[in-house]
Amino acid sequence: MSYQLLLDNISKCISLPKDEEDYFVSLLKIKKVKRKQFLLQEEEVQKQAIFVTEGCLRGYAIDKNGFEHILQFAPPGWWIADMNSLLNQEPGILYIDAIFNSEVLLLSKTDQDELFIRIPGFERFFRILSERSFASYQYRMVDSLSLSALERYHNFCKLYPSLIECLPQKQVASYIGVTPEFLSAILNKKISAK
Amino acid sequence: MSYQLLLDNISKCISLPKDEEDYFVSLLKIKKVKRKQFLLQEEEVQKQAIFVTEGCLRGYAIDKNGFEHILQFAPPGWWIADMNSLLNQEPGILYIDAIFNSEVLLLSKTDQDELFIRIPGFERFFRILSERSFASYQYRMVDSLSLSALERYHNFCKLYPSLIECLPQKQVASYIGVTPEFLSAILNKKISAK
DNA sequence: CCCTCCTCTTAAACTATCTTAAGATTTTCT
DNA sequence: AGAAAATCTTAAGATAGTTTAAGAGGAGGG
Repeated sequence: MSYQLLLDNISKCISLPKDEEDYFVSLLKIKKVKRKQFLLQEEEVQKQAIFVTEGCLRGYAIDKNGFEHILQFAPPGWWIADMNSLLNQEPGILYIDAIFNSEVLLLSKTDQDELFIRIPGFERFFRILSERSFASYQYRMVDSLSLSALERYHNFCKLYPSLIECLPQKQVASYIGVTPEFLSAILNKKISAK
Repeated sequence: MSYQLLLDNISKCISLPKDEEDYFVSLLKIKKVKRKQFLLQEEEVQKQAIFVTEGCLRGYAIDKNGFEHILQFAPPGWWIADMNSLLNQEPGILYIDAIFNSEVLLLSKTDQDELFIRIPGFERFFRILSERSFASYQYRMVDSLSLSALERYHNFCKLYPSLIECLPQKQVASYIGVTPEFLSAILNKKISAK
């Protein structure tokens, strides 16, 4: 049951015979992750790609003053990883932990490399996945360069309507790159100005 | 001669028989681009992926107040595109133009799709390319969330030592996300403080 | 070669965002 | 349920970065 979401996503890009699907599933490890439990910490090497089936994870960095900066949320159906660490198998800079009790599928780097050789269709699947991630980071970077905090907040609401309801406002502030106090201030100022 | 840089890059990821290489090269169009000439403007659809062989291009957005925000520089050996526009063949938000007189290779979206079917090795090549771009945007986004303007400037110098010498300071300011006046101020303040 | 345009610098006034702090409220853990 | 921890709000004072303006120097185009 846990695999269905991922298999559905894959079948939107490529068609897999049953035996290849079974082989792929055999490479995945199911893992339950409790709220606040880490899947990765700074300086560790990201050994597996992570696919979320239940709950929600987050990826963030901690700056030299100890402040968290959330780079990504990963609700069900999303992949998450310190991509540079995963690709080059070198120490990363991200922390990944669970916001709610969650369930994830893990695909190790070595199994993934093997998968590309045995089933070239996965080469295509992960190409498409990477292209889309790349494209969305490109636009997010433009937003970060050209929009105000309030505009970035509205963007976030449009892009992740389901997340905005269940996330503490503090974490949304961290994602859009402002302090929780400032986000609170601009949101409440807006209402009274209206 | 124009193709050599690209073919060398490709051969670092995959090995291509001569006939496949010839087929690939037959899909490429060479184009000379004069300083300030556009290859893409906002609202246009990105029909081709662009590979730079000489000179330097830049990709940028213009905000509602008319200010430019440079997302990427593309010296020789780099690809550049409004990735979302290229992928989905819908209107984009980026401008792409030449900083110096340049030469580029163009690979159209339709030819690229055809290429993936005829030569699966290119599926791998572009997967790796996208993964790396994705990884570097991830880290750049972390920098943008957690570093000061001066730190982002130093990062830029480390990452693009060759660019820093030939780019007007104004464009570096635009890339790191500050006004040219402010970059000038922090750079000169630093010297006198020392 | 000259003129124009672009770039760099400096400085003062302004604005967005941060810091600190404290109280009120909500959520989590036992 | 009750204690402990995290979150949200508000406000005052501080800082990073912007705006505007003006002058000097450099580079590109005819």
